[in-house]
Amino acid sequence: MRIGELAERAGTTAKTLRFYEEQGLLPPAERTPSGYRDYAPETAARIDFVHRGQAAGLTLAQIRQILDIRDDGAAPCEHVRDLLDARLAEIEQQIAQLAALRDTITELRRDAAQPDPDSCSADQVCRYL
Amino acid sequence: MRIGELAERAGTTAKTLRFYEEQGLLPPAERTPSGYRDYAPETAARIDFVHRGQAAGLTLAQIRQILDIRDDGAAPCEHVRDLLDARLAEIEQQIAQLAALRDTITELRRDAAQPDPDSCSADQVCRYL
DNA sequence: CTGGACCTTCCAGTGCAGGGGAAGGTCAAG
DNA sequence: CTTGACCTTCCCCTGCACTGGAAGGTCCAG
Repeated sequence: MRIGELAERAGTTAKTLRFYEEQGLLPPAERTPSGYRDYAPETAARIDFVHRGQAAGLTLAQIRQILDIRDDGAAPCEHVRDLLDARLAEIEQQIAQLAALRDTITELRRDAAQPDPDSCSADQVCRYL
Repeated sequence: MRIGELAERAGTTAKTLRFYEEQGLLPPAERTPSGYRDYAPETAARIDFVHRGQAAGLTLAQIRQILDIRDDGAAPCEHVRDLLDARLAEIEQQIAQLAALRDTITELRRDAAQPDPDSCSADQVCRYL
């Protein structure tokens, strides 16, 4: 199977698949005599896994770690759990930061509800910020 | 005042101030005969404004818009309100997306709580993802 | 007059996940 | 035989806000 067909099957682009190979997410593809990449159908499952990892908020580098463990013949379950735990902690923190920012902006916005241009001195640029 | 002193007063670096000038956040600085940038003390207030804008989650490009309005002699209050509203909407959306991702990962993580390496087939890489 | 602290410009890189497009090779249909 | 679709490698670009470093100029104290 050539790269375009695999890309379509996996719901991505040829460009992205070459990028994945370069990043070590896909093993160097077999080549036809003329140099075209030639993929086994199972490769689609690997790309699906990459997509599932992305949907779980993992970076390509993290997904690659999992694939490397699998390619070594081991089960990556434990590492997957650690990554999910770490990602979860990050997300909680991001949510907390965004919530704090939301509160800050909400307050600023409330103060700015009744604009009074004259009370904004030029040297502080805008008194609502 | 030279760039290093201003940077220290404003709690940033000389490098960053040159970058701000390049990005149009600071007007081109006066120069001493030898070519050093020479700042009026009021410049610190402008940098403080940039910091307040960043604390409100605005991008430098957005902060620049506000400064440009102010530099045109107008009061940027209205534009500030619009920017805050837009930022607020973005943040709400980001929080919602992160919350959804958190739920997804929490579920994945729960399934992965009792790892069973043998049930992970190599072709799906990891059955928990 | 020398050393060190400061300044100048310019180029390049960071992280993330690709996308754009050039220049050229290959393959099957008409 | 040519056209068009597909493939190859290559390098640069995106957004965001800086940061690092090289090569050289300036200024002040000792």
